[in-house]
Amino acid sequence: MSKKISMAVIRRLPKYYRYLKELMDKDVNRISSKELSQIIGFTASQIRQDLNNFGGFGQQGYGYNVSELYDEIGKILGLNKEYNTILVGAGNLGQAIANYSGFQKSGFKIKAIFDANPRIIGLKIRDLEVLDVELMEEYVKENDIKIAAICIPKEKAQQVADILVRAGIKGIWNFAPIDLHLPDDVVVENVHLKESLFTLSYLLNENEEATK
Amino acid sequence: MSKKISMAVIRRLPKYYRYLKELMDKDVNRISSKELSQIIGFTASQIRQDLNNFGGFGQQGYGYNVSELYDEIGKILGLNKEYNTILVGAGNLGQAIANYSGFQKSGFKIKAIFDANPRIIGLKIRDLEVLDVELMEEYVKENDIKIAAICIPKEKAQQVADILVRAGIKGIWNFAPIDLHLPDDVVVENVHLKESLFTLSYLLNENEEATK
DNA sequence: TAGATTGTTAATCGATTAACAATC
DNA sequence: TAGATTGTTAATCGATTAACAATC
Repeated sequence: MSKKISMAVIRRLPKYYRYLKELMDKDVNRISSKELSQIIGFTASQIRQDLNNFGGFGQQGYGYNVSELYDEIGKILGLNKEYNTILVGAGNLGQAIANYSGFQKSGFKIKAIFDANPRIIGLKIRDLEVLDVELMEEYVKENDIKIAAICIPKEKAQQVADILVRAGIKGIWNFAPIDLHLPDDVVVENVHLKESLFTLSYLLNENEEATK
Repeated sequence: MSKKISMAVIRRLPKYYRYLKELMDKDVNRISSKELSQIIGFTASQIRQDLNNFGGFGQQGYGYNVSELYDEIGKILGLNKEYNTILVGAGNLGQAIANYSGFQKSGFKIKAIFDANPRIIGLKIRDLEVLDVELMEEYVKENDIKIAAICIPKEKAQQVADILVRAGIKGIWNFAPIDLHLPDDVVVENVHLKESLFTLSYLLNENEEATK
């Protein structure tokens, strides 16, 4: 088995991907780790180390081919694949997620939307009618659903996650403010907005102290 | 000046805060670092190290008083204060943010909402009418606005940030998929949803490989 | 070929974990 | 007092940075 990649490296990959896209849009087709370091803010050394976890994408004396590297990182991130996705919880945040076309474009196809609230069930979001969450387990089993985005109250999140796992889901994008307990073969990525805001609050205070 | 706290520690604080709240809700009023480590998933040693960055909140032979520690961490995070906040960009995501009462409860009071789109300007969200973004700079200056949440397209994000900085904002909660360039006395916390989703995608693929 | 820049090893730095004396 | 658990120092581990030989 290949060497385990650290989370620190993994979380930098999408940022490389984003900056490389920008360079492509500017018709830059070649970049050195030093140049990239100046625009992305990591050290050149770190950039080379990061990339070499996955392969030798550069060329001595030349640097990296931008579009080639972009494609390679896309593949490493699995963005060349498509994933059948569902959304659970169609409140304000859920609707925002469903309406953002960027996710669909990146290969995360929302196939169905579920909610428990009778006032939301039946609502049309994009071209999808919100379904009763009671139908979720069956739907996931029968439609090869790989990912679920869950935007529901924390009280229900673990219970819904358990059902999803039972139905064969492989990844959960969790917006509920709770740490889910899941088997090892199911991955989770949390978006804890409140924690993010609290971090901002801390930094704000720290900065105030510093400038006193 | 006191020792610089690392981002790793800072990002754990909101999680301590969340778990301590849960313990309070369960009427647990005393906890040892060992017990806490079992429910939160950090080592007991790390918990003690983290907390001792800010003070000796525990007592030998006893552990920590839950509600006391909760309050202390709240203070460290600056959650005992209130911040006048504005929201810029009232699209799907912006509306979701505006409608989430949890932020208001934590002291981040949304005083005004701005957008550039004539079809959104005038719309009512909660009890606030969406204002023309042209009015933003003046509003921030005159109403002691400290924080702005920005949920706008990446093309406009830096420009809006520059105006906000000029108007005296101190913190930006940035949902636009871009790294803002800001002066040192303005703090930023990014919520890059696409990067989060891409991370999930990576983990999903990595997991598939592992189970092959 | 000479110059540039990678890939990779070694050195440094910082964060986490372990250990234990202090003390409630 | 004896037992429990902190606060804190020391040891370990892992991530970042520096250096440089390899090579385009």
